[in-house]
Amino acid sequence: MYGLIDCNNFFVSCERVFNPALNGRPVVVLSNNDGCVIARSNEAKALGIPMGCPAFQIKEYTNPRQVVQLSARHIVYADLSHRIMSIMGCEVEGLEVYSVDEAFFRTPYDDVEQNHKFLARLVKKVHRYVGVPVSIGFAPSRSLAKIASHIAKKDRRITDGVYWLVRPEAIDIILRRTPIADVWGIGRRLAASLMGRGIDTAYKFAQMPSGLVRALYSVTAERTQRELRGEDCQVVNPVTIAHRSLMTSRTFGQLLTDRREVQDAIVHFAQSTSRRLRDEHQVATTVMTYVRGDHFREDLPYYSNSCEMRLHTPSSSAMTIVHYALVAFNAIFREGYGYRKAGVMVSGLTPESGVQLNVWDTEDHGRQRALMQAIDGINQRYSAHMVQLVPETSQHSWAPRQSHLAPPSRTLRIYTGLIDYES
DNA sequence: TCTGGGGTCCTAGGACCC
DNA sequence: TCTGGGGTCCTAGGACCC
Repeated sequence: MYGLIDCNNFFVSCERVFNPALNGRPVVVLSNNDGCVIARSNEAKALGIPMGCPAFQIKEYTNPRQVVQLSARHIVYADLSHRIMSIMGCEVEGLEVYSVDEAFFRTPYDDVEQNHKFLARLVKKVHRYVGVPVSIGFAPSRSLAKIASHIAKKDRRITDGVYWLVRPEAIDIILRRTPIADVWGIGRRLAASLMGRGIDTAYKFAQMPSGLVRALYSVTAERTQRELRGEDCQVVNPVTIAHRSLMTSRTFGQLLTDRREVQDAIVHFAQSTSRRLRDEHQVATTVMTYVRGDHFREDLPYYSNSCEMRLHTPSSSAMTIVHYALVAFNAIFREGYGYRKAGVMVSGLTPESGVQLNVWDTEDHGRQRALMQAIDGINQRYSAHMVQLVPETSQHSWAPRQSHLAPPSRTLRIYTGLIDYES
């Protein structure tokens, strides 16, 4: 059987770890640029503030001053996530970290009651060690475990944070109550189409002839259907498996028209992407740069474009990635437009150990690698920006707004040790 | 005034091959 | 007038996820 551990209101819960005064209050965490709501406390949910709500629309639901709004601190969330996943990794087999706040795993026992007891203890342990409340669901398939974990989270009668869906009769009852749009893998498009056919619950979807689902939609939809029937066939690509592509992109804090300012952002994104590539010991075969105007400004001409460059030899060197990102940038940048967002993506990733050198390639890859290692070492030891290969201007005119940052928590003593977030 | 970022997989269609 | 069949690979775009 599969279990799913899911952190409750994760980003808000993380903020509460550092500031218990937030407990019991409506709290939302805002995306980059303080743009949209990306996490809500139960109190904020009760006020009707929807997920993804633009921050300036909060006033449509309640007096915005009643709501604590916080700029996201993803480094902090990643750290707490790592702690939770480490605990889980020690306790269960086959942990598949699916996202920053979720992981699937194999339940340790055949017996349902034994699993339940074990997992309830685990929920308590994670809360005690990390301070983040979690819920666990378990079932014969991942999709059903997902539904079970939602119930564990939402139903207040479930006090130990664990819910299981195992008996066929119980699964039927729950699926009849599950709206089709709530099923994992059924998005807006598919839900609308299914509703049009009168399929409005997970149960009705599970009862459809498989051939029909396959013919009307896709193999993905068919897999989802089989999962609801308790068959294990969802292909999960846990983040522990190497990435196939990496991207760094930002919406700028303001509209930029100056070429140098946008270019500065591109250099920054390319360096950051190459750094992540090296952290993963992977190399890229293509580098893509894209730029975009502001599609909310109907009074301005809109322009967006992207350009992909193929590398002679796969690389993770900042010099190479920045170089190609800039070549691509120069190919797509147009004067006379305003730019609101840009990004650099690398793809065609392969392990760095297997790189084949191109005969025509004259670059000295050995020396580049040694240089990058030295720079990464210094930056790791001192500060992330101690040594930079390509100078960036000191004013990041593209920098996103973050006006609701919580005060830095100097140190936090937690059961397992000391975290220092100052850097 | 203000609207995120980072991923994966699937499919259709074109290019190309024999 | 006649103008096959089948396969692979690549890419762009769509749908979905958190």
